[in-house]
Amino acid sequence: MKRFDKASVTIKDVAKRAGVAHSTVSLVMNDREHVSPKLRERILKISNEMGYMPNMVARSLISKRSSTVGVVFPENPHFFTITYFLMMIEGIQNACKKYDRALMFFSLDQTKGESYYQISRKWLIDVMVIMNVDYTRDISKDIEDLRKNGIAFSIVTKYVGKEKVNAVCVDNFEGVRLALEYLAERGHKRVGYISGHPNSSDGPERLQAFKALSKKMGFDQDRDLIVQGDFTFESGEREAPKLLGLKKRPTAIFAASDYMAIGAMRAMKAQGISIPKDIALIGFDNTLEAAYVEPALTTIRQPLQEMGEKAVDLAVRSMNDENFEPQLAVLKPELIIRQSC
Amino acid sequence: MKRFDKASVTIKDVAKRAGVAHSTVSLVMNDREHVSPKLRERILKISNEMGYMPNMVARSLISKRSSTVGVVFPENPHFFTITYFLMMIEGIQNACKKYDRALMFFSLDQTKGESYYQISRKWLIDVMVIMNVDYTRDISKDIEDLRKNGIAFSIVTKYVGKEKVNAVCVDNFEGVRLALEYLAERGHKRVGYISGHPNSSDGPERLQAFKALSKKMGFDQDRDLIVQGDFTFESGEREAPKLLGLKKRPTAIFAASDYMAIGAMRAMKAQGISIPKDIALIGFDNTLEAAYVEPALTTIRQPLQEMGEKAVDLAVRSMNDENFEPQLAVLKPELIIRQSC
DNA sequence: TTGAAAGCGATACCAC
DNA sequence: GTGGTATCGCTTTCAA
Repeated sequence: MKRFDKASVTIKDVAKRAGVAHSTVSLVMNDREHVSPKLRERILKISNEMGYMPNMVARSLISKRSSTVGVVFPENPHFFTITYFLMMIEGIQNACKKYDRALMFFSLDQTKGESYYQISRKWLIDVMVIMNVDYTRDISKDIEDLRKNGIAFSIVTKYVGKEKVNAVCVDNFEGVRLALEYLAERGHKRVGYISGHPNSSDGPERLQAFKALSKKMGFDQDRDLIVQGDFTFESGEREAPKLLGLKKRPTAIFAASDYMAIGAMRAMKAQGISIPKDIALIGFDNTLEAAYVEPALTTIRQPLQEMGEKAVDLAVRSMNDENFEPQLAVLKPELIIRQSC
Repeated sequence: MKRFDKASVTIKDVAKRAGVAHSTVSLVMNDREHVSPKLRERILKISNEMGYMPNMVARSLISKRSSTVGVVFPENPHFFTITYFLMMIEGIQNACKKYDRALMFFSLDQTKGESYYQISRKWLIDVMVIMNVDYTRDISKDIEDLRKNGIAFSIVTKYVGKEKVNAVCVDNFEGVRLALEYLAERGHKRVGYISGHPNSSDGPERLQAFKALSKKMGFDQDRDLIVQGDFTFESGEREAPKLLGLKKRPTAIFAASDYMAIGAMRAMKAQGISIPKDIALIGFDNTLEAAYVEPALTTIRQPLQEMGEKAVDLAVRSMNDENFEPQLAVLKPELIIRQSC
């Protein structure tokens, strides 16, 4: 079935009607110089009358730039209902508006050998945002391919490889400090910690910060005060009971993500433990759910929207400026006090 | 800056290396007939060795199909954190995987005169999902443009114009019936109703169902038992007090969306009203938040994921089959019993 | 300042 | 079956 056959007004149609070469129309459409103001005016008027719209696909093909931002995320059927990512996407979308680019999403199945670079090639993506890298796989070659071929990209969050790349993350050390200082203020010295996914950048970083700071601040240092989660609700619900069951129970629990904190909350409620009266609870991220649970979750805010927007900003800048040095943008976290602590 | 200069393996490169015409390679890549098995084998092998990847953009240009699904939503900076839409998008994304299409998002600013058809033209979108139509504007011409030019599309939810188009919605009448029957079972006869946005399809439909059914079932019919919200949290928080302040207070509140129900919940808590002991509360949609609030919200589930997936299914079918009659898919709602009622 | 012609990477048609 | 050639709509030299 043929499509667009009648309605498609092309640059040539406009040129014919204006009695000029289509290359001239192209110059006008792209706001370039070397066209007399009078002619420019006339062409603009005609193109409006005819309802001309540039064909982005043709433009992409010739220019090798797609006027899109490609967001690549690891294969996960529930990606779009993980609010953590969505808040970032909100920022990415805002940046897209700013730069007048469309937004494309690609799920990457690394088990099938798909690579970031392949996607950029296949779709001529020139600005890419890479989300939630799985660090059990070595993506350094993939990263190198992107770089070598001049594809601008940013990673959220922090890239743990040694290459210098655009990346955006939150200051985890500062975030943990905010949480622990607040806990200390409230009189807690025995804090249980539910750690994040070990194959991420944030998980180990926050854990390390917790270890260092809780020691420095004179908190109890028992080994079993630290349990291993993976950022998910389920892991919080699973691991919290280990802390609750300790002979000497912690007076507060700090989860490295809100999802885990909410999972822990569920487990605590199941045992009839009252929050924050019996045990205080604090999370990390400030995802949407934190405000909805009861008691509302006290947490460390990651500026997720800003992070998404910044990721696009960095990529666009490195696209426009050959000499732009890839950089890591570290954004400030913030303590959000609600009811759980 | 030139891009892809070295790495780009094209169909011609493969052809040259195989010593055949590039049109032959194209046939092989598209799994078409008229190529001997032996040659096909050889070409496939070479193309793999060379790491050939089809250029989707070039393919789109010539074929006038983009291999994408374009989701168009009304301008809204917070679109991506409204879980109602995201659950649909989850379904759309799953359908994209199924049909091996990439996912594109476009925000439509009708105040700037942007149209659905323009977007499809500009990006050669051949499968479009239109979300959350604003029915204060007449989009019938736009719809007609899409249809005339053979762009396959679906609307979520229900299209209120008279044209026959693909659309997906939930059976609102049945949903309201489920809610009211459940309320009746629990002994309620005096139910306050917070209505949805009047310029949507769901808002008026649910309201009408509520009026008809509550009458039929012998519920109290006072005028002031119905207040006007707009589906948002804020409107629920704003309108609920009007019901709570009635001389003869309702024993249950039915909100036409979960967001409004949760807003109402907030208002009720502020007045020290206990749910469901003092007043029962039931929502509509079953968005993510419904499970997180306390008490967890009893609600009518819309199969949002299925609706998103179905929308793509319908559009793809009407693209592939000229004779496919545009249809309205009405999906079944479901009562989800939690704690609020 | 303007126009003619080449070409981006693919598909499709028509000879052979 | 296979290869040559036109074409999709646009940008970009390069002459005039």
